[in-house]
Amino acid sequence: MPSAYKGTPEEVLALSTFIKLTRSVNALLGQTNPMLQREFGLTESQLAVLEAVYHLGPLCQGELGQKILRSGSNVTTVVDNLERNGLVRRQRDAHDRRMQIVHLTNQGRTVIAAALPGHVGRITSLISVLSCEEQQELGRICKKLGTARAR
Amino acid sequence: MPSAYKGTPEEVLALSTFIKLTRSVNALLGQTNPMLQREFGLTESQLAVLEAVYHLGPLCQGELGQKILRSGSNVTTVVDNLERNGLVRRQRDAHDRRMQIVHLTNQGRTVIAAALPGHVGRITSLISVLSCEEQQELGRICKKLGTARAR
DNA sequence: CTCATATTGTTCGATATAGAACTGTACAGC
DNA sequence: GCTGTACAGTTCTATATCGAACAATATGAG
Repeated sequence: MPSAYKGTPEEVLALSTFIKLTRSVNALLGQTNPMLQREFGLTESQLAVLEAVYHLGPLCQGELGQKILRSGSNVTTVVDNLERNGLVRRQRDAHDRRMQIVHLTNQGRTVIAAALPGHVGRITSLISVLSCEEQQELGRICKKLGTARAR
Repeated sequence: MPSAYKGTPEEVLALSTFIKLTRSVNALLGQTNPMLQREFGLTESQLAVLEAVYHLGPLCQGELGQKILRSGSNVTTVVDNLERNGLVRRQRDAHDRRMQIVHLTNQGRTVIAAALPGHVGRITSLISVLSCEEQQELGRICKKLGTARAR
């Protein structure tokens, strides 16, 4: 995150924008993640896995990686920890034994159902320093930005 | 990162905005970080430390943590790795022996001077899918968002 | 059917990251 | 000069994260 870089006006604006963008995300996650950890003992990634399976039903690990935008090896680690904590279980697909289907346990369902409303409420509360119009504009710009590719 | 959550319209908008925001940052970092790693063997945090010392001069680790927004224990780790790789050296402050002043080595100065222009150029190139006005609006909104506090 | 290839997940090694407990140093008050 | 408190870093433990190498399984070509 460069800050005192001397470059063209174009670079100065882009860097300034980039820094504000990444800092705002860090600030938001810094408010939501420790809360998740304290109240439910969940990390952001663990929540993401539980939430995906909660809303979409049992998924194999590859699909989970797609949904939460993480590498396969990372999904293995996160699911390992969730399984150790009794929140999910793995089941080999009978038709394709390469696949590990990740299911919620009853305890996992209870935990995610308890954690989600507060988490969503907290995000909503934080984001609502912005007007609806600002949120929509932010969303539009971020979506455009998400398509950027290095030259 | 919830996605299929059923909540109030306010929550739906806030979550949608939040997801677009975090994904855009992930997308940008996913373009810049692997490049840094391949070309210069630097992680994002290592670059941040080198850049801070490059532009601000020798800093103690506490100040570094403030600049790059990381915990003290994390700064210790990152500086450990940079020191092992010969890019920085630690020097105890003579007047307050609690402090570790982090200096660039010649090699570190060479590396950061070589890495920065391309890195900045890459960020600029990515961000420039947005017009100047969009960048300014994004910066303004993110700055506002960065001040949000949980109720 | 057999073999080459592709796919899925795991393992390994490295780095990042945070909080808690700890060590060493400084400093203020007595 | 002691002593208690504050502060700077380190260590420890746990989790996340990636890429590369690997194992197991599936599948298509012949």
